[in-house]
Amino acid sequence: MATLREIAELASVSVATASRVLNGSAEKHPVSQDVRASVRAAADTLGYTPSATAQALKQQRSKIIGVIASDILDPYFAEMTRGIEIEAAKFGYVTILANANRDPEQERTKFRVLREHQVSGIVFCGSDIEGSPGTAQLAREVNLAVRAGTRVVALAPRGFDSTKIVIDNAATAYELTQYMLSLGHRKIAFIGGIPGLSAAEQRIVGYRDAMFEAQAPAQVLGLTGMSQESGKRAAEELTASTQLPDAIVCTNDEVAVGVLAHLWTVGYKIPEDVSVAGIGGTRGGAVFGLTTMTLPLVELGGLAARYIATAGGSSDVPAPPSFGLHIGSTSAPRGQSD
Amino acid sequence: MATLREIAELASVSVATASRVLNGSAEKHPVSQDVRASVRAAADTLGYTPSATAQALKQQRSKIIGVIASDILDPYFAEMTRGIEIEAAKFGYVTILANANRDPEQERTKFRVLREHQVSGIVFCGSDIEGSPGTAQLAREVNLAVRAGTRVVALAPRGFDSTKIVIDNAATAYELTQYMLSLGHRKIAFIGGIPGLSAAEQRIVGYRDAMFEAQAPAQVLGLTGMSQESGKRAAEELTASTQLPDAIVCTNDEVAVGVLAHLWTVGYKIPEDVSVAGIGGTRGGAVFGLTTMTLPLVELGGLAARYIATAGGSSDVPAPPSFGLHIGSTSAPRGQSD
DNA sequence: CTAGCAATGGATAACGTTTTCCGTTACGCT
DNA sequence: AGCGTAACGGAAAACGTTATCCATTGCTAG
Repeated sequence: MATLREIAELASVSVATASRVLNGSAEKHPVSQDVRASVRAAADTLGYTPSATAQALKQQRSKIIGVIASDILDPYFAEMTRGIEIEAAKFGYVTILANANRDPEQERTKFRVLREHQVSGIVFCGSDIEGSPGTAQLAREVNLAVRAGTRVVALAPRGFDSTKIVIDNAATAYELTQYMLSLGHRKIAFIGGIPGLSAAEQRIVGYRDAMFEAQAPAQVLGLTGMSQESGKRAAEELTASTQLPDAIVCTNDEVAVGVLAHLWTVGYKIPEDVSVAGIGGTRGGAVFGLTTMTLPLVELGGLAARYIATAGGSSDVPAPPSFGLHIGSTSAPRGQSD
Repeated sequence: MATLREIAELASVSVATASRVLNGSAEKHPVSQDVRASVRAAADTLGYTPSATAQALKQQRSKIIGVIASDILDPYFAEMTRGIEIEAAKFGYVTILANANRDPEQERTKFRVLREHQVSGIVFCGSDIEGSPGTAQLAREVNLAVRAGTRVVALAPRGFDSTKIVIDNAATAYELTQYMLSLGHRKIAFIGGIPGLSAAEQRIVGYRDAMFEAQAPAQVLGLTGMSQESGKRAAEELTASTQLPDAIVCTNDEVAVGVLAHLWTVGYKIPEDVSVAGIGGTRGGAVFGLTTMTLPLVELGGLAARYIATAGGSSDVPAPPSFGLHIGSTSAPRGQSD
């Protein structure tokens, strides 16, 4: 690893000049063409790689964005982190990924580690799990950090004082349910969620609202998880009961895929026997023609990254882009026309 | 961010002592109990957070592991990166995640950026795409870095001189195909792959070998991709032809799920009409009861992380753990007993 | 003719650590 | 008594950058 000093020596200029040529500030402080050329030549022959570490130390900010994801294996969060990474790269930033495994305790330790690395900002992908012991503690720590100047942005409803970029979770479920109702379904069940997980709870609220307005009987199943497995289990429960609903709205695509998997293996036809829908619009549901509420996950991640990279330059808190319905295979209730 | 100097001042000791107390080397150079206590107290009241940046600069190595993943949305790589992160955390390391989007060009730029950040080592998740213009260039650059002392480990067959931790891809497909043959299937098709992607090509080799030995007719479809969508497309092609094979072996679980999705929507019964198997053992196939060759992805990632974190301390190049068959829903060919 | 300014380059002090090199003591041996 | 040595503590030099001051030159405006 050649250093700036070696370059300077070879080009017989000062390190200051070498720095100016190689790392940007040549406009603020002009350097003649000749010198530039010789410095660049020296850098080339020595194979200079700037030390991001030293730069970070000097400038008191590394070009690193810390990301704390609830569950990196969930396509929902994977998409978000991808969005963050792509946008971050455009600004010359890099992302440190920390997986919290849906555990507030881990979020806290990762948060601390990220701060040690002097990251420019920290993005939380995933919302609160209320009631969990670590949650309050985490909130306290984050608030302290925010007040101390650390840039934090949450990509989900969060109980701390950071910038938040959130879509209206209740609305997603509300609209999706309304769509199902508009097809003529009355018996619509809702599946999925984790107790205390605000995003999931909001979706249930949206579902209930839509059902209430339509004077249709609400049936909420679960709070048993957000995974494919949990969806499958819930579906088993559902098929064990006397009669299947006309349609099933799931808290996310993962759960929906799990539901699909069970119904399929049991022998039901989708969507003839029952319509299934998810929320998220992740790649996971694509091949199944899943009806889903498409969320701008990549864009959301991108906004967070941009917010941190530009130090909130342009608009202070960006407005989240909106979501849209992706209509896959759904059908009207049995007996009606498709 | 309180610094060591402030702590030292408050505790009225030297920074050297503060450093010794707070960051480890108290065994090498003893510090009395009293002083330790007062330093720790000072650190507590001031809320000291060590600057990983400064430490990295001083010690010439950051406790960061760089990860370059081919495609972070593919559960295969997601599992690996998760394994890396978990193990890295145990050693106090953190991982910088860079997504290459299956593009050698991007791998190269990310590799460079990672090096700028003085990472302790770099892990490549994903194998070569031969013939691609960037590949040779990347190899040259990586080899140079390796020779210069950068720790690089590849979690897949790679055309450069790094440490490699690879499972025998051909063997996975070979054993899986043999299993299918052992069930009595003769017409077994193979689906999936990307031209030039060595891991995928190895699997085809394994499949062909097994079929050849059994004197069964091989039918390889695709080299059209590794995604669910590509699996679906290939399955469409398959169902369009006159007759379906008895079984389908897919290059990975993603493709298998895509195949499943198509066969299902078209109305086939799995595994009664046709058996489908994948390779990877990722969570994606779990709810579908997919038969798959389970690969120790998390462990593989862990090994890579440990190798870098311990600077190859114990065993120089760890041997990869082996894989195993996960039997989901498969059946004997039609007409035979299950 | 000279003050003043743009253009160009260099010295050097940080940034927050770690670590090597030196003092002190105090103690156990010969 | 003399001395090696362990236990402790501090001073200060790095690590590779960037940024702030200065110094020099060559102009142009007054």
